[in-house]
Amino acid sequence: MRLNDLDERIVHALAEDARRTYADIGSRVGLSAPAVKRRVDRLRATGAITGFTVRVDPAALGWNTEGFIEIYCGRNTSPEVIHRSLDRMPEVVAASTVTGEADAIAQVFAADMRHFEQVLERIAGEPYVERTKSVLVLSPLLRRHSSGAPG
Amino acid sequence: MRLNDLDERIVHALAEDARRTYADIGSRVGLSAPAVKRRVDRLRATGAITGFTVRVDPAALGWNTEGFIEIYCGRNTSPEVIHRSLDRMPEVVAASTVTGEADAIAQVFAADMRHFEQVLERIAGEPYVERTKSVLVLSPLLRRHSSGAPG
DNA sequence: GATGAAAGCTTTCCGTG
DNA sequence: CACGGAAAGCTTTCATC
Repeated sequence: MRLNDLDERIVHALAEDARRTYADIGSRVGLSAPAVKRRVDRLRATGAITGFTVRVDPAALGWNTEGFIEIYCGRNTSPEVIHRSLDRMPEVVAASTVTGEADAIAQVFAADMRHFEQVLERIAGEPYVERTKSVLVLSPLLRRHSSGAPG
Repeated sequence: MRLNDLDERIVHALAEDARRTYADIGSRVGLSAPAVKRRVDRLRATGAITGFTVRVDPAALGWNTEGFIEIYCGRNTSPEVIHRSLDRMPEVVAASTVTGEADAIAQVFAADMRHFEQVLERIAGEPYVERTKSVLVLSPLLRRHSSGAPG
């Protein structure tokens, strides 16, 4: 599905603050509150909007260690197998299969280094994993909540 | 700041759906609507909650190509310089300085491969960048909206 | 897509443990 | 100090144009 300009501006307004009222969004994009609601409902129904969430400071929740774990898999490992395995680990907040040497990359948040190591060992211990390579985050430089249309 | 159990449950409820009403959250955590609002206000004031945002299907916004760009910098490149440079590129949705061979990793969303290449060239053209190495996402396996306390 | 009315939510104030 | 109840003011929602 492709969004039009009005939808994009609504999504942008929600990306900045998902708890804005429909009336507030409407005044920004030039629509009445019910018109905004109908579009948001439609964007949810079509899957363009997948939900609304809170942005938290990871440190405030006790997640002080972040890193990426590159996963090298055995032959014939399907994305589904990787998905099922990582989905069980709450510390893994994002994962993708990728091009290049590694087969997948997982983004991990842990309480501390000891906890990060446990996650690493748990991933390395999965039967389909041949080896891993991990990279720790030193300092987060920016974390945008993607909110616009591509150039 | 450290959150208590009630705060964590409120954050968890908001992570699942940031547009839930205070009364709804209250009924889940056993508090009245005003009590939930007071806690959310405090979590925002202390910086534990940094905002509310919408979750979007990138493809619906026209971002069909995702990748990670590892950045290798010249000597004495400060994180601030990297931050200022990447912050100007809307395609860069997240970036961190990291341990390992590369100095920083940027997560990039682009409309298509051609667009991704343009972003890559723009990053590679920055004066502090010595070389880059990029990895394309084949399929996103999971993307969680971090929502709990560390084990 | 706009409008208007009914239902529901948010926000504030105040009393209580 | 934090919570719950109640009231005023908005927001959401639905029917209608």
